[in-house]
Amino acid sequence: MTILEVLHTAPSCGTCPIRHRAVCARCETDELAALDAIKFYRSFEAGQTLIWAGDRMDFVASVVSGVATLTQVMEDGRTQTVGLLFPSDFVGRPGRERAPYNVIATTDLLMCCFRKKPFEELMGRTPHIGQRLLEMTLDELDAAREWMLLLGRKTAREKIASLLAIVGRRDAALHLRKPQGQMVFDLPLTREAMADYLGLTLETVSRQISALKRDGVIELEGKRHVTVPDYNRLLEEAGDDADGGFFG
Amino acid sequence: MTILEVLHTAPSCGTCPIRHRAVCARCETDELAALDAIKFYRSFEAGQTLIWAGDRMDFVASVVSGVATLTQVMEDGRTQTVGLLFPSDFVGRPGRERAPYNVIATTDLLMCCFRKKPFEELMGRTPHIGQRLLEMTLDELDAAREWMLLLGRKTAREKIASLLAIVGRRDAALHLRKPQGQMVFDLPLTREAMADYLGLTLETVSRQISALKRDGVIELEGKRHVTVPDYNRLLEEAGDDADGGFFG
DNA sequence: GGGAATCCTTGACGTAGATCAAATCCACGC
DNA sequence: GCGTGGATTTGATCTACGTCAAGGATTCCC
Repeated sequence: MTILEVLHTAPSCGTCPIRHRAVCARCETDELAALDAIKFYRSFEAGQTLIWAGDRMDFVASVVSGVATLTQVMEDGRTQTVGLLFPSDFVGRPGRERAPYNVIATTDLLMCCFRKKPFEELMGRTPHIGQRLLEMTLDELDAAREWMLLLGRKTAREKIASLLAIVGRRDAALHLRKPQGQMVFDLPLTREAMADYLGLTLETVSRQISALKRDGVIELEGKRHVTVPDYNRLLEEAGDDADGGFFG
Repeated sequence: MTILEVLHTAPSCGTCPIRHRAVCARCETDELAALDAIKFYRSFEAGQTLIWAGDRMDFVASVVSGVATLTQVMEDGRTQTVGLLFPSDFVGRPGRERAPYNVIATTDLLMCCFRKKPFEELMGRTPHIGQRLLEMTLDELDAAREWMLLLGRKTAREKIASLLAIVGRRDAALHLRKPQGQMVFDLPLTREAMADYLGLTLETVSRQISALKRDGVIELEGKRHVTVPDYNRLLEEAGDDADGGFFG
């Protein structure tokens, strides 16, 4: 996907030249100019670790295109991914010195970064940036708690279905709607990265994907390209008592 | 524990008559008066459900004394606790209509509640309340992500040790320090509530507690009263590469 | 085209923790 | 003191998922 596509499809704020829903949905023109003055872009390749846990972070950033993970590693190597970052998602905590997690690009990735010090000053002058950050953080907290239910109580099959549903939903938001609850997308994660996010092994991930394919819940073309013929069926498999409200 | 003890030991803001770290650490006297005007207390018994997921919530609140859980339940009854609330913790999201989780008192509980509408208005006039809320939410997000590592990758024994370490740390903050890394506290949770928080069954919880006792990591008096002779040993069992920095 | 590096799939088998089923403990009311 | 009911412990067995191992598929580079 090109940057232009993101600019075209991401939720935008009208006047903002970079259109970060993250920070500028309610920005005035002069605030946008201030943001522009402290921003810079960085791009990364799939597989690259952008930030190591414990690193000093002198910027905050939002994802322009691509997907990244937030990952924790125990001393003995056990790995758990604690967050997925899609375009428009925000990384970094104002007021924090050091990164708490590894941030890893799982696809080619473009980030829009803001130097932390001036960003914090701008926050001080511009209350709605802080408000927006609070909203986003609360949303992330909800997502983390939903994932806790998945990690603690769902079966391997339900976990895979849940992940596919979420990736599809986030990805499809960037594309035109397909007819009749159908959904088509590319998995932005390797089997191993999926396993680390779901608290499984990559073998179990592979087996369950094969099973969902055998049962007609999904279709696969290659290893990454997924077609979901019936999104509601997928949600049932995910064990969500949730809405299913994506395709109304 | 009495309310007076909480008032005495909880982080306080000096001038605040109710001493909620949650909302008033930086409040001016007139702001405290405004908070006082919209607050009311509610008390609950152990086991009571304060709020059902989906209920309309017309207040936000902070815990004065006791412990509560935030719990998600799937259609088929599988249950996952996604948060533990100790004294000074905050519940409720400004700008949200309905509760996303069941809130259950696991001990007798006293809450200090603020009517939501006026609380939001006060937030609008008083930026540091929003800032404080952002900080607290970010802390909760960190805690949720640490718990994701636990749920996804830790063994049953490590899960139990982690829970004991956290409960001990929170509880001990309210009491005088014991000599030489020793720690004494009462578990505020039944075995079943522990299981729901750890993604285990109550039988496994019971077995692992017995094992930790047999191995001398903890001592038990009755079912609830725990003595940890060596906190660092407990942290090792928890598999945390963390500091261990509670008893410096 | 070949080989080699990744990534993925599939099979055989082992095990941590779940499930099912009794006890046992303990607080509380009478 | 005595029964009653919930909470907990413990044992026996089962199973979903992990572990180990052996191929495929795809891409990239020479």
